[in-house]
Amino acid sequence: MRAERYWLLKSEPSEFSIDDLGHRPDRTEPWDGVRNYQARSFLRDGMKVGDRALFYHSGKAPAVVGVVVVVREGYPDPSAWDPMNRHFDPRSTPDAPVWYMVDVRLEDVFPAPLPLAELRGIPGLENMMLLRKGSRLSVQPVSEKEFQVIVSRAGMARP
DNA sequence: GCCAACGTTGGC
DNA sequence: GCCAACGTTGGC
Repeated sequence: MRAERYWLLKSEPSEFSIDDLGHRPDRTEPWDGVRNYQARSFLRDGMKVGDRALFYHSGKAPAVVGVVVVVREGYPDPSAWDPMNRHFDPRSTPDAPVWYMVDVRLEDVFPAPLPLAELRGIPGLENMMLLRKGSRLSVQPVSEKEFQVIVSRAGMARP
């Protein structure tokens, strides 16, 4: 079994916030609606059960707000074939799915959000994808070091 | 509200 | 295959 990997998942909190995740049964929810091929590949092929991901709120108060753990690996995203869903994409069908999702469970909510502006000043994050100009990818890999630096800065270093 | 960066679309 | 136009993301 390969070592755990680390990721970052972006969400606009008015759409789906870390608080919303905390109120789901078993604090678990499919991470659906991703419609970018690079992000799709990370969801489908990269993320494995046990991997952890930083939960990032985009928008008015951009910040890392907590940690989730992958509890189910990539499987087809059914919201793509629901015409009523705003992420509907007729190119994807149950027989030939285009879009994928994973299930994530909330592991930790940071005592306080760690704002994007603060991340920019933290040593060790100089090469983080999130901080690169023009980086819009909503599912990103994060190095183990970056993950640890962020979690410890958030006041949540774990054994 | 602005705008830079990026991804997608479609004409050629 | 190229590339201009367009729509979206997302920080500021």
